[in-house]
Amino acid sequence: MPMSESNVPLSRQGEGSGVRLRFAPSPTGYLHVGGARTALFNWLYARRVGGAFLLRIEDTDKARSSDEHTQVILDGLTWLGLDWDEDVVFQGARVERHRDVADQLLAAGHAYAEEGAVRLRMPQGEIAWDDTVHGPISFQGVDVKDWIILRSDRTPTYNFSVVVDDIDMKVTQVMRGDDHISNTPKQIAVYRALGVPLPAFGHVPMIHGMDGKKLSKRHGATAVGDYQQLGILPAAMRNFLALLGWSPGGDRELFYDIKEMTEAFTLEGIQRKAAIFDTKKLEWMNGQHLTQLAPAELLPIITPILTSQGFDPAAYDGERILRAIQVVRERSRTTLEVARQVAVRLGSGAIENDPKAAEAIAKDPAAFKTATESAARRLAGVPEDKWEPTQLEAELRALAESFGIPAGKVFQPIRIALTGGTVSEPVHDLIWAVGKTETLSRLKAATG
RNA sequence: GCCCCCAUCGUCUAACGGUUAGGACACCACUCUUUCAAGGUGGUAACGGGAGUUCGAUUCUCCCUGGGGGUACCA
Repeated sequence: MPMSESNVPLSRQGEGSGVRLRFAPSPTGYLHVGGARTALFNWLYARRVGGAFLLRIEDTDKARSSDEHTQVILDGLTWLGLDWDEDVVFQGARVERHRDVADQLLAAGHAYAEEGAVRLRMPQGEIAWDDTVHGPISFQGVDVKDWIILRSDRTPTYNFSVVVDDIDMKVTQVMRGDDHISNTPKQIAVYRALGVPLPAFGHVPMIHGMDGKKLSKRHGATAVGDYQQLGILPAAMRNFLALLGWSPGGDRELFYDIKEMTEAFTLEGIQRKAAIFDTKKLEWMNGQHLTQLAPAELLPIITPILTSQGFDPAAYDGERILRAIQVVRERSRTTLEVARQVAVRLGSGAIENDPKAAEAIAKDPAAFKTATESAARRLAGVPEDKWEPTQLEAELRALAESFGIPAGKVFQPIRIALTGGTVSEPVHDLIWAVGKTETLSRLKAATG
C-alpha cells in the first residue's frame, strides 16, 4: 500500500506565500466530522492564500494504528475533495529525531532527567499568543507543571512530537480544535527552549451533538464515511461542514463550487462558539446539491448504489435510467433515496405498498380496482410512439371525464399501483418513466 | 479543586454603539396541485442575569450563572 505518494494539487495557486498548514489526524479507523472540518478549514485557508496544505499521520500509538486506518483517513479527505501537498509525514517514523531534540534540550538545561524520563522546565512568566480565532489568550507558566517530553522508554510524548514535527515541516499556521488550547502553552515552551519562532495558532470550536454534548458514537453517524454511506454528496458535506463554525458574512448559504468557497474563506469568519451538528439541515442541503446536478452527473454516483441493492443497471437502457433520475432527483434528499426511487421506476419486481398506500386502497377498494382497471385498458391503447407525458396526461384526463369523476380519482390509484407509495412526480411523468409494458403489468397486478 | 475558552430564535448564523435584531434549517398555517418529502406566500421563535462606560448598548468592561475543554510516562 503506497502510503507516501504525494497528491498532485488540483488548484495550487503558486508557492509564493510561504504559508504552510497541516492536518494531523491519528489513524483511528475513521475520519470524524470534527476532524474533517478542521481539515477543510486548513485546506481552504491554504488554498485561499496560495500556501501549502500538508498531511501528517500521528501514528505513534502503534496499538491503535494501522495502514488500513490511515487509508480510511486519506480516502475520507479525498472524497471531500481535499488534496494535499508534498509527501504524507508519518510521525511514527520520526521518533529518532524526537529523541535527538529531547536530548538536545536536556543538554542545554531546558529539560531534566527524572527517573529515566525527560521533563521540560516550564518558564515562570506569562505564556501568551494572539490566537487567529480567539484573539489574545494567556496562561501563567506556573499553572503549567513541568511535563514529560520523553518517557522512560525513550518514546516521545504527543505535545513534544507535534512541535518537533511542525518545526521540521516548516508549519507557519497551526489550526486545530479548541481542545488543544490548553496544550498550546506547553508547546510554546518547547519553541522557546529551542529558540524557534512561533507559528500562528488558531483554535476552531468543537462540534456537538443535538443534546449539546460532545459528538460521539452515541449520536449516530459521526464519521465522514457514515455520511457517504447514507447518500450524502461530498459537495454537500463540504458545504455543511464549512458553515458549521464559519460564516462568509451576510446571508450566503449555498456553495456549489469549491472554488467559490475558497474565495469566500477568511479566518475572521470562523466562529468561537461550539456548533451543534444538525442532520436535518445537512439533508436539506444535500437535496439542494442534488437538484443542482445533471442526471448524467448523478448516474455514476447512483449506479454503484443500485448495484449494491441487487439491481443491475447495466441491464437497462442508459436513457431510461437518466430519465428516471431526472424526475426523482428533485424530491430526494439523498442519493440513496434517488437510487431507491429509480429502482422502483425501472424494476420489474412486485410492488410493495407502504402503509399510507395500503390505507388509501383500503378506504375504497372498489374504486381503486375500477380506476386501475380502466386506466390499464385506456393506456393499453396508447401506441409506443405516443407514450410521452403530454399525450398520457390527455388520455387519463379524458378517461376521468368519461367517468364523470375528478382527475385525481384516477391519478392517485395509478400512482399507488406503480410505486406502492402515495408520493411521486406527476403521474403522467411517472408512467412515462416506467414505460408501457411495466405500467400495464403493475396496473394489472394491483387489480389482481 | 485549579487553569483556559465560550454565550443572538429549538439549530446554523447576520449585526462589527443607534435596525421593527436579518437570513437559513426545523416547525405551523395558507396557497399551487392529481399526491408529496417539491414550488410559492406568510407566521411562531433569540440578544442568559446584574453592575458599569456612553447621549445611546446585542455590540465595550467587570461580576455572576450556564456550557465546553484541559489538568497523564494518552493522542
